[in-house]
Amino acid sequence: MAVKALKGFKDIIPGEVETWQFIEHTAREILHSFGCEEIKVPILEKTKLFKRSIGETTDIVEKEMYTFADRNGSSLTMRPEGTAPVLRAYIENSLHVAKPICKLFTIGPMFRHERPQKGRLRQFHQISVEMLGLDHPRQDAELMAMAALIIQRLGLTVSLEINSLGCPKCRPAFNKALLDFIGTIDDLCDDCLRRRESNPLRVLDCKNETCQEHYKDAPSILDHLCADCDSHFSEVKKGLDLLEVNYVVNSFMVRGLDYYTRTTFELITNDLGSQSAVGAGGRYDGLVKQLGGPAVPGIGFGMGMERLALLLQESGKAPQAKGIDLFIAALGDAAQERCFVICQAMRRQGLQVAMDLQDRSLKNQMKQAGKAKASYTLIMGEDELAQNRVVLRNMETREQQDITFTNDIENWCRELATVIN
RNA sequence: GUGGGUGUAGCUCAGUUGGUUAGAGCACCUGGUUGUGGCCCAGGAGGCCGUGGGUUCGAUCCCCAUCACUCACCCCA
Repeated sequence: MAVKALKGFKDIIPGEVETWQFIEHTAREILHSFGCEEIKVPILEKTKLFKRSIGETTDIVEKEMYTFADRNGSSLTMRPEGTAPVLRAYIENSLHVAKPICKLFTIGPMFRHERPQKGRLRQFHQISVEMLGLDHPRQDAELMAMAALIIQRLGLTVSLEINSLGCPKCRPAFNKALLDFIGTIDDLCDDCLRRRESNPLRVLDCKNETCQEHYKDAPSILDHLCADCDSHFSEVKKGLDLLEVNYVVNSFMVRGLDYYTRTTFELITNDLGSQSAVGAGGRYDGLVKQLGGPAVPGIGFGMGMERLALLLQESGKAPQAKGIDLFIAALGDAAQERCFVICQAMRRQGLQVAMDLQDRSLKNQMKQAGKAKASYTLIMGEDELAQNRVVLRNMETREQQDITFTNDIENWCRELATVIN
């Protein structure tokens, strides 16, 4: 029995990888246009980094992390999200000194030991963006506008839901009001009973219908924001309006990580089964300091690349593999030998070139050229070889022309390359 | 961690009320065209019918177990 990949770990094979390249390319372009700079950070970190940032009692930390002992016994964890490692790097390299306002992004794999399902893997990939050093509400609006623009540029449609979770000043009061309210309900579902203890905010997210019926009257976090948070949220909404970004306020939206403050948001689709969020994020004003860095505010988000790729594929908007520039069909050993050299010289000209090395029939080689979606095919058989010429066939128009061959291969190929381009 | 569904060719799937050589489409190879791709036609190759056990004269089919995949819950990008 051959060895197979781990559960929840997937290969991205030729034919699929073009979609991923399209996503990355598009995202990078837009991120750069907003002044975001790419950073590459390790996949392995000390476990305590994630415990401190994500929260000791979150599901991610409690039961989903790939955590194991290193050979020297220290506890390591494969990153379950991108924010903590990027902030760690930001602090460790004192990036705030040169850039008081620092916009960073990273693209790569994350790991969570969950049961795989549609749009959810154990190794999954995120575009993770962090904007540090500014708590201006327009920064929030700009960040969300940027996320929306990436989606839009990919040709996809999602809706933006926003909320504010308040700050350490106003959240306790809301927590109490919420707990008091929940106390008045006597038929909570089992999940909500559990959530009441672990993270009361989450009950609002329950999918149970009878629970949702109760929560219609639940106190809203938005009614309990302190003056500062309230005005911040208003300014965020105004910023989105100014940039003409559509959104809906969803006061029930809660995030799974403990570090969020004030603005949170999700990019939602209905086309992915139960995994409706293709991107999500929020503000985390206390996090950098909590991780031992300067007291700078921050806001960020993660986008799930698997989910973007699925949406592109299912909507037929995934890019196709593009064809090569030239296929070389040579017949007979002498022509094969000459073409072997031409092939390499054409590649030096920067073209994508393929040739058959198995001396197959012309018919077969033409078939290969067709399959490779070659723009042109260069044909050299015994006749052409003897007469010092080649046949160049335009595969789309089927027009063929004779081209005289000269022994100055480098120059000859340069000429040929201009014909092809 | 919990529940449902599905395992037959590289892929997507038929099928056998339990019976001798298990099928199709796509993809692949060869030929029809002694040197010209896509369309068409013909042929070919490719299967321990997920694995182990049970029932039976006989199991790909029925039963049990197991593994894998998948969808959903939980949670989350």
